[in-house]
Amino acid sequence: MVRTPILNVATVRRLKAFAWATDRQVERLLSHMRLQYVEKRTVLFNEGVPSDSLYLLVSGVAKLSLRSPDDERVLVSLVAPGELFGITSLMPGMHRAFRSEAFSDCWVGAVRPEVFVTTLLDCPFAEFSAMMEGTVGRWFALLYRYTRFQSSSLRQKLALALLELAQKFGARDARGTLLILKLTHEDLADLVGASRQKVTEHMKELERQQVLLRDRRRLIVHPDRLRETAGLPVEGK
Amino acid sequence: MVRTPILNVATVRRLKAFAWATDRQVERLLSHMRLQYVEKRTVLFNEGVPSDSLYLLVSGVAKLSLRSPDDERVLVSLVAPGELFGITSLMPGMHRAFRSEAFSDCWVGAVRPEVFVTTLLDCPFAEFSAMMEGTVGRWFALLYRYTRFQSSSLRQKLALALLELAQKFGARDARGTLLILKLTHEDLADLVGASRQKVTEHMKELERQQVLLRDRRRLIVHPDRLRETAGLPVEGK
DNA sequence: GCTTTTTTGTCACCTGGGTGACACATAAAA
DNA sequence: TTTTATGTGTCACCCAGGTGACAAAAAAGC
Repeated sequence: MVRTPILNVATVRRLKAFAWATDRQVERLLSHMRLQYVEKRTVLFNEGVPSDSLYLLVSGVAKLSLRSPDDERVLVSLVAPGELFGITSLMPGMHRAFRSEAFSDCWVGAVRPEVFVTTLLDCPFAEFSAMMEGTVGRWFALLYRYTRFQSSSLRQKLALALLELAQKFGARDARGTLLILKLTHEDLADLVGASRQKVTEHMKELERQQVLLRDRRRLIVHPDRLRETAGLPVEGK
Repeated sequence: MVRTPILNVATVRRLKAFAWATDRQVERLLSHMRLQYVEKRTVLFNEGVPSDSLYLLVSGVAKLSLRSPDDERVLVSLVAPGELFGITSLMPGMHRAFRSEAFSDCWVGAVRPEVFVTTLLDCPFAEFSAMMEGTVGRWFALLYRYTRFQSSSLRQKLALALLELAQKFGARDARGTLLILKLTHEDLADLVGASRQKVTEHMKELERQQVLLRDRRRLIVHPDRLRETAGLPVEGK
């Protein structure tokens, strides 16, 4: 049978979690934490669902993963005891970026992000949350792109990179989305970690397939078609 | 000649920066911001140096990059006007993860992170900073690993992944660092985005080279030698 | 113990993408 | 305009790593 672990300040200290918080703060936080047992292979949350809880891994090993276009599983990270996970819940309205499941039998503590923030930091959740989004939100998006890169072909990586560029540097245009920067194939190659020559080949091919076109040295891309070649779900905006 | 741009609340709003902040807050922040012109190709900060400023890109395009073991440049991201960058300065004592340079001529605003936090969020910098580290610090480390993956061979990726695991799940042992989890080659393969077979081959090879050894189904790794095979600087602890 | 399932080790073969080389096009400099 | 530098397009060739297949070894069930 499974013994429920004791979760008190001493345990938290041993786990080296919340190292910066005072005993009093930790105590308050613990009083709001629901402890749950998660059996190996059980999914705690899936990618894409709204995120309303923040988790502390108390014991066992958790796993964060991602399903790639060709249905492979990318193992993004293994979570060790004492780590916080599910931090998308700290950003307003953000959905889970990864799936989380128990890699071994686990004990997990869950708190509402509002409680977490207001207990450990004395400032309103909404403000903190907006601040997080404004500062680290973009870095999170980067991580997301890189994890997707993992299981993609060069063509897909290019599409992914161009999509990101379109979001950042795109201007609406009669023919699609115009990228307002002069990029050489070499720049693109550095961005996706490939050779210049292959980038040239794939760019030509993408032009042929009408996914993008070139006006002088400016690119005009078609986001929906890029999505498709990148293997992302094409959202019917 | 270069015209100095006017940086006021209206400009900031147009850039869609600090969208969540009030006019009053933005005004105070701007009064502490030093505006500087950065010519194309100029390095604003290098990877590894202490980070004491937070930047707002006002105009132009900035570039974040990384030098890989074999001296290639990995282009991590292009920064668009309105974006904040140099956010390692928000975590205590953290050094720059990437190099930043002007991709085109830029105007950049710099603030001290303490001013940024205390102005936009009314809470002490030290607390906010500790909170950031405790929550997103690990995700930042992940991003760092993935950017390194970009230009690495499978062997290097494996070494990098095992190093991370050693940090999280390692226990000192007479023969090295013992990983306290049972990992199959397939798990490792998912972690580095490779096939199971090749992982088996490389693991055998790493055993032969005494970088790691196996006791039953537990791994014992030698961090320094892993560092070496990963192409990271071996720190003389 | 024995049986079944899961991992590991090792093939032979295929392919996506790296490399070097070089002609052509386009921009910038003079 | 001519010159020089910087990008682009396209080869032929090579290699790291993917794929499928199968036997041996370990674990897990029974």
